[in-house]
Amino acid sequence: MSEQDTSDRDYESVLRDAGMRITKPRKTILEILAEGEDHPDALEIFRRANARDASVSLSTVYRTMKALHDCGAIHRHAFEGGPARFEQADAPHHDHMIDVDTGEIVEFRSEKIERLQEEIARELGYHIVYHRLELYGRKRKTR
Amino acid sequence: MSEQDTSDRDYESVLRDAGMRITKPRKTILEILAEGEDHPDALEIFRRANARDASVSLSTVYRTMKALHDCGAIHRHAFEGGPARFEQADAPHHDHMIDVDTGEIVEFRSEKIERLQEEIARELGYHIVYHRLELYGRKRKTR
DNA sequence: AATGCAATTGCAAATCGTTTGCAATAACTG
DNA sequence: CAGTTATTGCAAACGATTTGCAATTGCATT
Repeated sequence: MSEQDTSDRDYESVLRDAGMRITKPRKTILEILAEGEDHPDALEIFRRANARDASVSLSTVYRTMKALHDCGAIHRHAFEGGPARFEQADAPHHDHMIDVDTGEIVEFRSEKIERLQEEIARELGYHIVYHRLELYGRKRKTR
Repeated sequence: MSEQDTSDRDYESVLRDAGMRITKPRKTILEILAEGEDHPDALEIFRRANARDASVSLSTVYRTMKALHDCGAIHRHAFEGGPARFEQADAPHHDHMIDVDTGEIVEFRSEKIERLQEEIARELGYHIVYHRLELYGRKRKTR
């Protein structure tokens, strides 16, 4: 059997633990997710999944994403304008820089910013449940 | 005449400078915006405007918001889930903390974070066009 | 103040991304 | 292998926003 040992087995257990069935469409979608290094939107996931199993529908993609999100297995990002994009939740936390010209997404992480956010929230009398930090920028020509 | 000297006159000049006509519906909408201390969405602006001039339509609210946004006179924020919310652009830059329970919005500003963002963008080879920093939190009970 | 014309309007219909009702189908249980 | 129950695809519904269009209005000109 040519099974890759990516984390799609993990996804299956996540779903199973949540009392959900491992169906053929779900298997396909989970495969795609486990492989994906990028931030595909629902339609893109649908296209990729559909290429392997023509019976997968867009609704099922949405439903599966919702299930995985509820389980905390994936993150959903709604960047400016476009549709929601997804990524695996197992990677360490990071924020995003979006190229306004190309739509390209670069991940980054700043301990300092994380700490400052906590600090600000505390001063305002809140504790952070989650946050959203997106830098929309343009590649600098100027050296 | 009981005219308040808020910034709705400014809005009018902004539009006029952009070569747009000052119509009755626009006047009403601008009034609302100039008064508003909060972050109303299009529907809310429509409701308030409609209360003063029953002929104002939702489409016109959207169109006017778009015009003002294009002129840079207002900011448009699409917070998690809900519809876009607007606020005057004349206030100094700030970010938002959203109460996940009440939807309440608190503004804050951190020079440090602003600087760090610039720094990060530079390291990634970008310059920031704009950013989005939203903290979603809950009021802390624990003293 | 009356005229003309382009900008603006309200309305309804269209759009986009996403969700949902439903009857048919497929997973897991025993 | 059968029975229950979750899951499916489809199409229709959804909420926020945009748009085409014919009627109206602002405003520069007379």
